[in-house]
Amino acid sequence: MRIDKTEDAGNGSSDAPKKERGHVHGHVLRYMRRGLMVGAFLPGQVMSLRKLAAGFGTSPMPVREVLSRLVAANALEETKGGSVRVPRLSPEKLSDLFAVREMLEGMAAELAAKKATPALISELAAINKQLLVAIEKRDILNCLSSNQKFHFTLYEAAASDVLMPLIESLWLQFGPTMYMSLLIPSMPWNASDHEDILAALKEGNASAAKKGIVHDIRTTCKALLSVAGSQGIELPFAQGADIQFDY
Amino acid sequence: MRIDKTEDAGNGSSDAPKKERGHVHGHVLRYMRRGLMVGAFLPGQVMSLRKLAAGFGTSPMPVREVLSRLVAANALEETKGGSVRVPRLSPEKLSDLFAVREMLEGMAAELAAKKATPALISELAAINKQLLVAIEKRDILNCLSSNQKFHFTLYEAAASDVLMPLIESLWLQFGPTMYMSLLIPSMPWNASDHEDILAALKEGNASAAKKGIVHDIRTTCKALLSVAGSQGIELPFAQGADIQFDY
DNA sequence: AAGATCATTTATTGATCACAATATGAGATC
DNA sequence: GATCTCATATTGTGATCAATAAATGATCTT
Repeated sequence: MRIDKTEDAGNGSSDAPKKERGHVHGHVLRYMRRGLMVGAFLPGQVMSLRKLAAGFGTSPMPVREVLSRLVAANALEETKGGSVRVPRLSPEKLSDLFAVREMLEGMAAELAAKKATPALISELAAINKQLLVAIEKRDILNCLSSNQKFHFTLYEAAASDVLMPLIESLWLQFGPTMYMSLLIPSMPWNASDHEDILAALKEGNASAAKKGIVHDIRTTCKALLSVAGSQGIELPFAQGADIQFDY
Repeated sequence: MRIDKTEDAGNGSSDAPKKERGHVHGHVLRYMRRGLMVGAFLPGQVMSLRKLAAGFGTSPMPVREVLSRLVAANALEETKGGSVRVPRLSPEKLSDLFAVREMLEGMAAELAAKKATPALISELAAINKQLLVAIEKRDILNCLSSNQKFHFTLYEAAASDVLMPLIESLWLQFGPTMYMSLLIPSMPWNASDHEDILAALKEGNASAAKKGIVHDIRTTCKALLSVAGSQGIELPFAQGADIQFDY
C-alpha cells in the first residue's frame, strides 16, 4: 500500500522521486470502503488521522479527505473533538436501515431483473458458489465479500447511478455491525434466498426477484436483531481489539 | 467565519472576536448546501477551489473538505482535471431521481404522519402559507426555500436518521435543476398537493399523506421533464451567467 | 488515600508551500 | 485564414507549519 516514499525514518533524502501523485486518496478511499464493508474496523473504534496516515505511509492530507467523504456518507461519525469513529448502531437504527434497504434494494433488484442477461445470471451463480464455499469453511471474510459481490453485481445491472450510491451508503453503515454479528456462533447464515433470486432471474420474473431480495434482507435483519443487545451488538470478546489492516 | 486576514468586504457575521475555529468548514458546508438547494449554482458550473476560498475569505483547505463531502454526496461531480462542478442532469437521471424520491419521501411522509402532532401541523400550515405568498409574488427564491422547508419539516417528524441523509442527498442533486426550471414561464407551480397532505395529517391518515407526497413529487417530475431537453434543462439565457453568492 | 487541578501531550484544524497536470492564449507555420 | 505548437497561468494534490482544543497523566491538596 505504501506508494514509494522514503523509509519512514528519514524524510530528507528523496532518493526515488517517482511521483504517482494525484491518486493517493483514491487508493485510501477504496481501501477504507472495502475495509468497512468487510469488517476491518470495529463499531465504536476511533480512527486517528495520523495513525491512519502512518499506516498508509502518506501524509494526513489524503486521509483527511477520505474520512471527510466517509463522514458525509454516514459511514463514519465525528466525535465532539473532531475525531471520527465507526458508529455503533442501535437496534432501532439498524431496523430503520434495513427497512430502507428493503425498499432501495428491492427496487434495484426489480430493475435488474428486467435487464438481466444470461451472462449476468451465470456470473451471479458463480459468485453464489463462492459464497457457499465460504459458508462451508466458516470463512467470515469471504462470506461477507462474496455476499456483497452478489448483491452489488445484481444491483449494478439495474444501471441506476441514483440507486447505487444510496445502497452503498447503507452498506457502509451496517458493514461493521454485520461483521461483528457473524462472529457469534448462533448467527444463522445461509444463501437459500440467493437461489430463489437466481431462479427468478432465469424465468424473468422481476417481481419474484424483488421478493427474494426483500426476504433475504428481512431475514438478515431479524438475525441481527436477535443477537443485538440494547445498545448495539454485544461482543463475545473485549471491545478494544485492534484488528486494523490485518486482512 | 473570517479569522483576521485581509478585509475585503465585511461579512458581518463575525460578531465575536473569538477565533471560532473548528467551525469554518461547517459554515461553508451549510452555505453551499443551501446554495445548491436554493439555486445559487447553475448546472454545469465549475467550482474553483481557490475562487471559492477567496469568496469565503478563507484558505482553500476548508473548502476542499466541503467540496469533498459534496462530491461524496453526489451533489457535485469531479471532472477529469480534478475540478468539481454542478452536475447536469439528463432526463433519464432526473426520472430515476424522482422515482427514488417517491419511495423515500413517501416512506418518510407515512412515518411522519403517524407521529404528527398538532404543533407540527400548524407549523406546516404556516410554512405553506409562506409558500403561497411566494408563489403569488413569483419569488423563485422563497418558493424553493419554503417548499424545501415544508418537505423537510414534515420528513423531520419521521425521526429517521437513516432516511433524512438520503433524502437530502437527492435534493442536493436536483436542486440546481429545480431552480433552472422555475425560470421558465411555462412551468406550472402550485401547492395544491400540500393542502391535501395537511388534510391527511389532520385526520391522521398516513396512507393519504404518503399518496399526497408521491403525487406532489410525480407532478413536479412531469413538469420538469416537459421542459427538459435531451441533454438537460434548456436555458432561456446564456449558460455562463455567474450568479454566485448573490442571495 | 482519593479527588481535583494543572501541566504535558497529542489531536484536529486552518494556512501556506511546492509540484504537476491541465487549460488557455499567443504566435508561427502551412 | 485556419491550425498546430509552445509558453504561460491557473488549478488541484500532497506535504508541512502553526495554533487551538481535548485528553491524559502527574502532582498537590484535603
